[in-house]
Amino acid sequence: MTSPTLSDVAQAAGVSYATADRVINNRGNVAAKSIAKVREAVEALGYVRNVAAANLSRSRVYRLAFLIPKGSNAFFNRIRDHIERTADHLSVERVTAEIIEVSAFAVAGLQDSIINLVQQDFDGVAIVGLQGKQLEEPLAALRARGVAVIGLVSDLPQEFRSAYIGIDNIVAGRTAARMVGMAHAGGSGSIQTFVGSMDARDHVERLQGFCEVIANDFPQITVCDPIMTKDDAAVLLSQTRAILADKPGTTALYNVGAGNSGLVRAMGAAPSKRPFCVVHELVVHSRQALQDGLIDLVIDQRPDVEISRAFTVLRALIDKRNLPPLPDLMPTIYVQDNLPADPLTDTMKAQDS
Amino acid sequence: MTSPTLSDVAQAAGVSYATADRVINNRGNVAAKSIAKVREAVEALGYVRNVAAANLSRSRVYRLAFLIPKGSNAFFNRIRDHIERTADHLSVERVTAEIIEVSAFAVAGLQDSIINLVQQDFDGVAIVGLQGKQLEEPLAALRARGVAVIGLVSDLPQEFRSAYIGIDNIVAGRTAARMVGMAHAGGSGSIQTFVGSMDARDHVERLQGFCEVIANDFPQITVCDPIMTKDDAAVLLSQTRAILADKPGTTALYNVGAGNSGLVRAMGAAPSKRPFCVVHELVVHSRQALQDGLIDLVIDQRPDVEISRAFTVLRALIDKRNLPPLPDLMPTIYVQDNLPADPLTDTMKAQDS
DNA sequence: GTCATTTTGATATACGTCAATCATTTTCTG
DNA sequence: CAGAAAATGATTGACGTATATCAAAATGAC
Repeated sequence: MTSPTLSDVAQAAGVSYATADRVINNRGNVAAKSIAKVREAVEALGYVRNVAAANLSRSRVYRLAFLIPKGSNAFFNRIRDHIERTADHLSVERVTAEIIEVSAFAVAGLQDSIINLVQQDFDGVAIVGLQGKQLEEPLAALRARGVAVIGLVSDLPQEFRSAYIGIDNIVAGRTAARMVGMAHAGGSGSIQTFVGSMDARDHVERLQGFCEVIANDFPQITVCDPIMTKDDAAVLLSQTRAILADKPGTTALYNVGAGNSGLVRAMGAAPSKRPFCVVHELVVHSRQALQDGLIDLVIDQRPDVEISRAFTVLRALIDKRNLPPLPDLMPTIYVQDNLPADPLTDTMKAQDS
Repeated sequence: MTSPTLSDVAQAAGVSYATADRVINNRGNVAAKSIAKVREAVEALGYVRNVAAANLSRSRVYRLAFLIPKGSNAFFNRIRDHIERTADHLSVERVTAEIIEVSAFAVAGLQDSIINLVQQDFDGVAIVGLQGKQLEEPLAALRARGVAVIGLVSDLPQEFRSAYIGIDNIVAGRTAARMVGMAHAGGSGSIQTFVGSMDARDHVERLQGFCEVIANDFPQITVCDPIMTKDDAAVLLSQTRAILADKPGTTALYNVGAGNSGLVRAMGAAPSKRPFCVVHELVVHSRQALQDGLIDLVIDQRPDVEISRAFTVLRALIDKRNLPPLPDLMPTIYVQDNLPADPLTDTMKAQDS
């Protein structure tokens, strides 16, 4: 009934507890033969380390850090909120999480932050990453100290992190395109796209996926060149107004990046039959706009799921355990009818998406 | 730095460890004054019970049971698979889950199964429920024995369970309607609906939500009376064929229930411009059909998420802990582009959805 | 004030693992 | 075969809680 202990394993293997322990925690100085015997006994008895006892013994605490871009971006506010809540709840299991703010989209700043990390001894770190050779060395140093490192939302150089938690942005763009295509019901149309910056990898990927699907499966629809917005709501406001006024043939709008409050404001004053609108990330503005019927779809990456997964994965990495079966993170489609009553999106005083 | 132990609390409260323990585990025979002192000390120090130590001490095991309908229904196969995998992974934390099959949609059978449950001492039970006065008494008996009871996918009588984990089916129906409406791009149309049984509460609710939205927001579209299918693929095959042949004005199909392999087969032989198709639950057939472009949308309730949440909630209930912040479960919309590469839906040898 | 009752204190063991120590045995080297 | 090196055994004290026991003190009833 009760599961075997390490003593049972030692006995079954015909070695002492000390030797079994040396094998299990690979402390070295064990003959190959003994290792084999212990491994077999583990198999035979189905021994699994009692994590509760282990954690108790070494009075383990999980010190985690999250590197998140500074600023009032609504999406990252949501992320920060989720981290705090999850950490709060996980305090019972001796998990602490520290949010470290880094300047947004600046490789140099991120590099500094990672270097600082090396001193403090965290057990695991989740980083909203950037691509950049300069990050490789500090990341390697971190991991050399036994710190678990994962990329969050936006990936790090692949070789230098243990996992990436986030969506595939090409898929996100394809999904948006599929929905826009459907909404044309076989008719022709013209889509205006908005992009924050062509330097942001996620933006480029979304646009790429979007164009692929439209070109392949909806050849009667054309995609106009993207308008650059710098994720600035003011730009989106004026540009959207201009399009509504000057390009009445526009059947759909797709904003790949942030700044949706501007787009929504323009929509509020749109003529009766406005274009079909798709944006990313469910935050206060986009949520409200969906409910009010000012936009039609929100493609969301479920930051709540991402955060809870980040905690799970980091802990598993730290314990050197196997990961649970985790289904891929896929972009979620929201319409006004399947909005979650998520307190986090409601209570937020954030400026923008 | 290190968190306070119960001994610290006792000391701070000016009582002995024994008394502090009596308060914490409400063992009785404690003066009101002492209780107050201990409570204050707990507050002041921010004491939280070390779950690892507690579980170790009482060599806690969580014995869980899942009552799932028998049969080869692809959706419940998926559920069963997820339960096994999750249990497997949670074995490290001394969680065991037993799947108990009950005859589908039979209140009497479910009643018997619940009565049997009372004898075996499970710590928690998740039940794919039915409504019925006959269930109330055995459920009450279960809970009287200190067993945590939750409803899964389909609810139990509200007073007799601690939580319900599943989607709101009215919302699911509304979501389907929103998508179908969009796909008409303002044009008129006629939708054929399919229902397994008007006795199944989830089916009725989905249909209700669907009709609401179409009537309110898409008045130019009509919804035909539902065809009864008993979730039988053969019925769906023949009926869909008939509609494709005899009612060319049909612009969309919506199947509220199961049996989609029939619908998909009929679609495979459909004329060039087939109606827009929406079905429920992502399983082998529906997934394949999406990829092949034979149907357009799948509304899914994410059984993987439901199951993992069931485990989380049951354990929290058993430990009498607070629940983590859990966002509502909302129906998920799949198109061919945002399909998860979920091994569970792929490897399944299930017959039907 | 006595006696019964309730409340408190002091203390011990078990839970399974980690980590360390020290003595002893086995294996390797030349 | 001696001596060094490697491997093993035996044992112990944390870690923080649960749970039990027994004695001692405080409280209540009359």
